[in-house]
Amino acid sequence: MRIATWNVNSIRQRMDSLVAWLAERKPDIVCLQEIKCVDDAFPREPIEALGYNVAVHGQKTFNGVALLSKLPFDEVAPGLIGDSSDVQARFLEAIVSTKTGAVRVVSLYLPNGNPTPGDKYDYKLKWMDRLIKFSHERLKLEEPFVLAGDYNVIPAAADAKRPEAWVKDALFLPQTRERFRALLNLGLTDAIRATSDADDLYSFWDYQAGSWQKNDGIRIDHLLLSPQAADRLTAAGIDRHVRSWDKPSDHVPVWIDLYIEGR
DNA sequence: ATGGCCAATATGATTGGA
Repeated sequence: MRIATWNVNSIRQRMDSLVAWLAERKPDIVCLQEIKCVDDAFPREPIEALGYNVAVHGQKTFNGVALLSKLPFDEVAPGLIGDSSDVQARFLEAIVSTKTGAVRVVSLYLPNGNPTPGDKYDYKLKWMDRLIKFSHERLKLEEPFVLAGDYNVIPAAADAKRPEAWVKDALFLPQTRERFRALLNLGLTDAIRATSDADDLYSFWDYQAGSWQKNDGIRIDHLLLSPQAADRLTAAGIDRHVRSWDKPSDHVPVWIDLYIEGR
């Protein structure tokens, strides 16, 4: 079973690329972020025509996440626990059934948090605390569980071409990285780091300053795996070539393969 | 060394991203 995550930076601007990439990579499940549209404006039909079920948690103009799955959804639940007043569409959880049991998947778009200090950074840290609580609860279920998305977290210096440029940024501040480590310490596995020690694995290049041409990237899109998912991990990769396509997103897809009987 | 972009929005200049 192949599961991927991609911050598309507007689904309506990225449909041609998404369709081309789905045909090439053939993922079973896709976690999308920054769809930037309400549910009714999401272009379901062309995606459903490719054999995917579609679940959307949209929002006007900003944020918005979605899940695509070749297997039908047993359950779909929008929103992260811990703050019923939070109206930002950044979290969508679903369960699909395989012949050998359920797989739980989350598409998440963690807040950017800049500028720091300030309200936005406070919101990011609280959101991460909520995510830690949620993950702790879900890990008790001892099932294959994939927490995928745009984390807006550079986990370590090796995950940036120029780490010195990020030391005061919300993506790399110690409090941000501490919380990411707290997630890992619950027992989650960073799939890309579990399969490679390379120091040039990036998933985002800014549109500005010729970042792509200079390979001035950062790794901020992650798939974190429960032990029951990590045990089944056979491969992981980053489709960096997609960044050179026409009208690219500033993020590229990241994917994993899990050995699941019959998938 | 510095700045350089892109998307959405009652489309003109702002907000947000990272």
